[in-house]
Amino acid sequence: MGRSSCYDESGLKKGPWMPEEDEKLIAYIKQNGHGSWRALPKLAGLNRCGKSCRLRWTNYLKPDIKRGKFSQEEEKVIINLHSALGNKWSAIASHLPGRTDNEIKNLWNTHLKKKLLNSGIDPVTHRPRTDHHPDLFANLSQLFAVANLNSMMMKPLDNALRLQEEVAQLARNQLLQQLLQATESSVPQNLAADSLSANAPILGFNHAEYLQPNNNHLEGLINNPPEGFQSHPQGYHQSIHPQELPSNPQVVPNNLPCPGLYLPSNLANLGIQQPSNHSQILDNSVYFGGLSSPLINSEHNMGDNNLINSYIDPAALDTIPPLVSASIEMEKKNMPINSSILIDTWGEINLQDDHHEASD
DNA sequence: AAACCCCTCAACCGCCGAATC
DNA sequence: AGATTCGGCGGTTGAGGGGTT
Repeated sequence: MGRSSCYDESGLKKGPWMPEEDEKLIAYIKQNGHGSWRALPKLAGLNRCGKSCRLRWTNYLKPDIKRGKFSQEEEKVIINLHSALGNKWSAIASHLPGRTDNEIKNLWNTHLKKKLLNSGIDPVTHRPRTDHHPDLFANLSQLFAVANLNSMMMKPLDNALRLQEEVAQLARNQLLQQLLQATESSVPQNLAADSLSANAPILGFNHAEYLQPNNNHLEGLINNPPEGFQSHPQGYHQSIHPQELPSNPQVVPNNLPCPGLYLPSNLANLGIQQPSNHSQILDNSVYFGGLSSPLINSEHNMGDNNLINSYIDPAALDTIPPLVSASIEMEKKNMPINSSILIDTWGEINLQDDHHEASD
């Protein structure tokens, strides 16, 4: 037996609020606070149920509510937070001062969802809509978005940081596993093994251990790169000796598109190709190698400006080609789908993103 | 000018978990 | 410990406005 809705109570007014009702509610709350919402309507002289009053106040009348169009930055934040939190509108709203969960929910359902869909991105998973390619980088949009929480959630509080740390840890684990899976699946096993073992002394670590998923060495490598990988403000970039360059000019070792994420050159030899314009591919706010650093080190607190950084510019979504098409084209040509395809497409997103911002 | 369609967004609804009795 | 109350959340609805035919 369910309790009857407050809206069912006979005689209580429903529907749009009249200005006089608003005035009564504002006046009462200003003077007394809302107290018990259930008791409020009677005390305030309103013929409404308490729930209706609460909703009207929190979604419309509260003085600190920011009304009007959402900015590009706010849309970015919403997309990023949604990728990590899902339909937790109140949680998302808590990161957008002056915005209500209802407003954000409406924006999502009316605008952002469509934008993502039109761009070939699944608004639920935030992954490119490549149903049949469990590809390495198909998951990266989600992971990058999660990583972006590092910068976005610095101001909000301890519980947010704890959540962030958990999500970041999960993202790291997934990325590492996917790197390994991609490595193993993209080349013949013996070639992979040969390549890895041949390069092992140069890189200074044991690839047998490297190939174990969830191996702590992987995280250690990300946070403390081996010899040959130089520290860089935005991550790690390998210094490559000429003799290490591959003969195949299309295969460029390392220099992964992600600032902060590096791969040993032998992974590049295994078929991970460098995308064009790799240094611009991803936003600088994306830190994989240093994923935990901004969390721990307050120096990395970049303030609200970092809210602007995200993996997708909503405006660019209006113009970018569907992500899925690249994979389909490659399939038509009987070419293997590898990670660089999606990265290249991401490059387009971000290039257009840059173009968009430049033209603003 | 009218009919139709689409979009937006305020408000409703039902459920859930926490607090209180 | 169980029942009840309350506040909050996410999903859904529908009135109204604007655009198109």
